[in-house]
Amino acid sequence: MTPSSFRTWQSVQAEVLRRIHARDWKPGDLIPNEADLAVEFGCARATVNRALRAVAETGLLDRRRKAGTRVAAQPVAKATLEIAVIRHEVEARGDTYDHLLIERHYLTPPLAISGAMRTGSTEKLLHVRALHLAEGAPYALENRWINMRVVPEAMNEPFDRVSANEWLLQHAAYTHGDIAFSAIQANGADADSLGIAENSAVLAIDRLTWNREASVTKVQLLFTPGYQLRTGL
Amino acid sequence: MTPSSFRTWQSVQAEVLRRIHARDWKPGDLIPNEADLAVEFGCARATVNRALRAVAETGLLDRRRKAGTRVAAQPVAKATLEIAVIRHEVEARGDTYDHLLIERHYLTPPLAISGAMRTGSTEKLLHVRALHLAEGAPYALENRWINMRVVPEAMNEPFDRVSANEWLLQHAAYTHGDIAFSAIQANGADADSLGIAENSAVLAIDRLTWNREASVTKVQLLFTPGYQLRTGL
DNA sequence: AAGTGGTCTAGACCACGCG
DNA sequence: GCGTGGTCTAGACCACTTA
Repeated sequence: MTPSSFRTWQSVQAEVLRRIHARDWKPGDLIPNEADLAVEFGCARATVNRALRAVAETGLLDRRRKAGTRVAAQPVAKATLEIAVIRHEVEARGDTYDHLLIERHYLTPPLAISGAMRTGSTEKLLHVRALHLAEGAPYALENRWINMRVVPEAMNEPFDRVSANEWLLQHAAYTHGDIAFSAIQANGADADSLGIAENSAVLAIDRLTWNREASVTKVQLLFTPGYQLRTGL
Repeated sequence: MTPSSFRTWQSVQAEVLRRIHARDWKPGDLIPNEADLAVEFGCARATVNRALRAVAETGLLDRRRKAGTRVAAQPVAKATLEIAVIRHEVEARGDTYDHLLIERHYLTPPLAISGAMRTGSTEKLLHVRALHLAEGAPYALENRWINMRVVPEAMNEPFDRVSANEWLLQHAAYTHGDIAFSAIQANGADADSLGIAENSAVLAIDRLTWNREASVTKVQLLFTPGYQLRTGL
């Protein structure tokens, strides 16, 4: 058994993936421990650790102390979606970007909003509706509520030139948040803004972000029909 | 300056995140290099490296050799969706799972399919349509094409008890793939299978997986209205 | 009790890419 | 050219978990 020279963690990772794909190591199998693999590969255990950890992050390996490392029986595919500023998303496609503020009000939100954002039921929030355009055509409709207690500077922002989408990313950090993807039928007002038929199926992205215990902003983005969110596996 | 004792990479990461959220380090700022931070934190450079790498993976830091590490000006949110076997997804919600095979044929696919899968235009593929149920109610409709040149064993699988969704994960490894999320209006047949009104908005997940140069399977999942794909940020 | 992965260290060399 | 992050090493100790 000549210790083949796998000197980088990437090459170790590639060899591990090769063995999984070639079914040398089958789903459910226990694979050798790090120390043994390090000897076999002719590298330090830390290098093997780095490689196995990377593969485990993709869901192809299950690792547990003492129990060892197993090939996942039913790997959970992990699709990472990169949600960028919409302007960048549009420009990355080579399209010209434009932004149109539809309305901007400071008012008491519906209970569904104040409830989700955990703001007082009578507390006013900044409400912004805006349209993002690609090549002059509607691309996405943004419907946003901003917690002025957390981002008071937003009160002075018109959001006509720079979108709330973009301004908030630079001026309001968040510690965590939730995001949900769903399909909904566009209602009259939304369909009108997007220039589509009422009840058309549109992809909706709902985000709610927090800074510690306080909600920062709640936003819904509706994308024009045909829009696809893509990524690799 | 007493080197506060940050002994684990997680604690270093927490401190780095704290400084970003507290805007000690603002968007666009260059932060100290690893060696300096290691001295300040009283730990090894490798520990700082591990922490900064983890933060960079979330998109909050941009790291480049020689140029150093900067706080991202416009962080790209990364949402990782875990696409599990549908049975597990349903059971994880505490619901009972059932599976209903609708049809299973070995036939020449439409050109759109053979084109995407890069199979010969006259080459037959296995086509499977099936319904996944939660608590007896339709949950998702699966429409799948399987490359028999890559997974010939599938020919002997009835897919009536074990879904193609589940069987393939155990018996056909893939090296890479694409996934797309979109909103579409259910056509007559699909709406019928799902027990919903025609033209209802449904969330569609389209996946195409490959084993090296050969396509393994192409599948579309249509989820009943109201379904949300959720994750944290 | 013991085996496994998880992590830290101190030092070293390297590759990239600004200036 | 040279500073920065990227990585490898050898050794060590620890934490968790299972047998």
